[in-house]
Amino acid sequence: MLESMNDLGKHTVIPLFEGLQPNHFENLARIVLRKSYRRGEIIFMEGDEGNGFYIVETGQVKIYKISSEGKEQILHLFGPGESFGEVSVFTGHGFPAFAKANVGTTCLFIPRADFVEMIRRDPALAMNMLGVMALRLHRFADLIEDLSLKEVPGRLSAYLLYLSGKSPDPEHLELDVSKNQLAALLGTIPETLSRILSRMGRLGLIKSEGSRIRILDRPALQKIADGETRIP
Amino acid sequence: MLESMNDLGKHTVIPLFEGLQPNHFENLARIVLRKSYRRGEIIFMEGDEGNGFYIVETGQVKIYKISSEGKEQILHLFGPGESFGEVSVFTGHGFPAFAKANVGTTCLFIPRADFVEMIRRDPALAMNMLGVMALRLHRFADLIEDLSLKEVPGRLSAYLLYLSGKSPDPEHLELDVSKNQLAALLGTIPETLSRILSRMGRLGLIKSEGSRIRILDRPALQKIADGETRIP
DNA sequence: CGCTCCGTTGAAACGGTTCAACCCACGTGG
DNA sequence: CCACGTGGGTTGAACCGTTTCAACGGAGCG
Repeated sequence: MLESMNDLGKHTVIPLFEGLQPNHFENLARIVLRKSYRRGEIIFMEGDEGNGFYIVETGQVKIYKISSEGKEQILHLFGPGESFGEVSVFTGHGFPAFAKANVGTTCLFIPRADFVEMIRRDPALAMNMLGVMALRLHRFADLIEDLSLKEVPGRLSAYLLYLSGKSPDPEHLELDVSKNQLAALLGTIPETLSRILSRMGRLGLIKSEGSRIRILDRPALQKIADGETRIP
Repeated sequence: MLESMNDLGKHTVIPLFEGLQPNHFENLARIVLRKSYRRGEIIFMEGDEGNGFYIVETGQVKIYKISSEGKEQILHLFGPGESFGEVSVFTGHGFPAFAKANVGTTCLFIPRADFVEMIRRDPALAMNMLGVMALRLHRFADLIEDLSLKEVPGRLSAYLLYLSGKSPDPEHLELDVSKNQLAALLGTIPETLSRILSRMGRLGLIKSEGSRIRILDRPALQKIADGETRIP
């Protein structure tokens, strides 16, 4: 396990552990556990006691809420190097949402007590943790803005531009989730998403080919995302 | 200023500083500044550089986002003892929302650099900060759930029950904000809120008398909040 | 082949917003 | 003292985006 932690530290960017000293990794290596999950497997449920948190090693994890009628709202999608479930380490309230492996996934699990002890000793680790949580709060604030202040075309445009920003080729996007999942991420349903995608295609803003999307008119998308234009 | 910090520490619960030692307060007292704001005055704008954060001493502060058409979504309402703007201390991204004094308000301002230095030295303070931010993330997750998974009657019911939970008399509530503000908090508009309040009144669930609301049928409200019942 | 899952399309229904009018309490100034 | 304007709150009718329900096509797979 020690080697794998070093591997992780060397090859994958883990914001939580950025800039830590080698001896930190040795300490971490002593306490982490590796867990693996099959596609669709639930990692934890809302309300479960949070006795530790996770770091994605490979695969993808979906954090989501679910209504009494079964509609789901995705809060986060996490990939390799990202951590989730940390919140519950510091609140006694249990996990605030569900976590599920979207594909076959392996995670590192860090038990609560050990980690709290590490953090208590080490201000640098605490600072990293504060940075990660601050960033997450920032994202939540943006998500709330999107969900409550924009209509679906606006949210979709914002998401496409966001994807474009972190894609190797900013014009050619590859959706990392199914369109059903994308709908849940945008707080809507597959039918609505489908309609809006085809509308945007008809207007020449994008070209949607399965899970690949080409961006044709970025300025127009930007205006829709900002709520300056409505979609005809 | 030193005395006021000690006052604050002794008489008001500040989650951020809970359980700290007297010498911490002495250090804090050396770096804080007191600022006051008139009713309606803006404390910071979205995007402003965050070179410090605030603790409400007296009054009430509203944290909110605003759409291009002017519709506002309230993210938080903070009263005495609560802190806001801490996120920006750890992200270089500026404030993620607006802050405005809802009434005449005084705040303590803690400059970024000094506080980071304090935290770096003191794991206990860092742990408190992590707890506060974790709690806030938890609340955000709930807010997102409310906004995207529940309809307005559900959100309103949840809010009324929440108020009931922290009211001296659980049956007789006093709204701490105007109904216009409450609408913004629930992610809707005053008209809709007014209609739903009167519907609930007609059904005998509540009795709304200006800013005072009596809860008559808590179980029914609970079912609406949970999405188990729809409102006729 | 028949099954399921995903995505798409159409028509009807719904919840919420928009727009407009109105009431009432309150403060101001003639 | 009353006329007047103002802001918060309420109500009604039309409108709009989204969801719902239903049906269908295609891809993948036993």
